[in-house]
Amino acid sequence: MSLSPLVETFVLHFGEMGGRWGVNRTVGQIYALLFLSDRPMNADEVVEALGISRSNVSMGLKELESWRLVKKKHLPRDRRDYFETPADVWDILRILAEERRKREIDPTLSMLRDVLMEPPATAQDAFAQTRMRDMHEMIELLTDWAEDVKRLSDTDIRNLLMLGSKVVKLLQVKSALVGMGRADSTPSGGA
Amino acid sequence: MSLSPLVETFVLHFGEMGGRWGVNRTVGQIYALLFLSDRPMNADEVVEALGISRSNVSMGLKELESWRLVKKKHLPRDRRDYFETPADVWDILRILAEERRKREIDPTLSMLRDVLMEPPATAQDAFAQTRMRDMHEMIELLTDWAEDVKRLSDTDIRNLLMLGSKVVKLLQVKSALVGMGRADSTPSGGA
DNA sequence: TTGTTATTTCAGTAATTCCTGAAATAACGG
DNA sequence: CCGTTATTTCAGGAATTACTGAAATAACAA
Repeated sequence: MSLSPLVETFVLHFGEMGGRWGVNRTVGQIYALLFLSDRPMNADEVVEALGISRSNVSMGLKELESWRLVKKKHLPRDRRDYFETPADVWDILRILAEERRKREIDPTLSMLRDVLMEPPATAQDAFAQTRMRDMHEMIELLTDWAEDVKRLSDTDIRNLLMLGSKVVKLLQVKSALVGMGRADSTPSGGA
Repeated sequence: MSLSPLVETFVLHFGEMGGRWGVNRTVGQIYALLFLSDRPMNADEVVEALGISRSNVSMGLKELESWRLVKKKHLPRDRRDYFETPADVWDILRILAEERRKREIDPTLSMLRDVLMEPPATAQDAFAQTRMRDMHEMIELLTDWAEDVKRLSDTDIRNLLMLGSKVVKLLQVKSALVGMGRADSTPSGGA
């Protein structure tokens, strides 16, 4: 691995983190490398930078493409494939959220809906279903919210985050002024 | 594995999901089993329910305790350890967020701060640092926000989520009324 | 077509992770 | 103390996952 110490630190760290996020070390490293690069890189450059086999790089890039975390790019007089990551970190977050939703959340929600349809055979099963119902409700709230926030501009998201839980206070004031007991009764909705 | 079909479906699903979340299949299964149980279970009952070795259960429970996702409980005339999960799904979410922050986010932030201190040796390094700075800023915004929201009551969180991005509209109205250009200038703060 | 370069696939192996049974430790009651 | 029961540790083996080199495929130029 022939990288500046700065880049190497970051790349190695993301290699480790990859493991905890369901991708293997080299996939994490490839992603980190491309993220820090100021220009698209081709597969051989990745091989050279990380000291792993050409075939491994090919597989890693393919996986990252399936996550939409890297995109192919072509340079004018060059037949080789070049790769780059989205530049904006908020875009990256959006993409990651969408992909994880598709791969983990949606199948889980669907599985929960299925088992919640079943008539409980025992008291145990009935109890299990109440827990599953709670979980289903929570996940649905979270994903609907995420879907909603996703459409905001970067700056709107930043403002929203910076406000944090102060929003709640604000809502309470609003409810008081308008004279409603609750903050809002219609869940989710357009941007 | 001798479980009702209902529970079995859920347990197997969480076993699979475990892999994507940095814990192994059996740890996911043990957690799922305890989550659905209407009473604390001891290790032998888990062995019986999941058909895995006693030692494996011991290790799995230990890992789940380290995540604070299960707690030991003792029954009156019984020397054995019993285990249960927090009942409230929002608590579970809070705990999960805290633990993942401690294990993944904080070390990443610390590593980013370190490399951002280094004077860049090359133009490449300088560019890499701008990317790292973006990432650092985003992660910090997100974690401060999460820290802030964590302190809210379940119902406040639910209201906040149900509002979704409508909050932004509301803020714009508020800014207009009060005559400020921005929503708020002091990031984070108490509940 | 043929030759050249780029990329992917995949069988075999290396490396890692997971699981088990056996042994050690601990926590009691008598 | 001893005997019993509960739990943990851990070395070794089983299972899984990751990686490589070689061969196949693809994409092009001449």
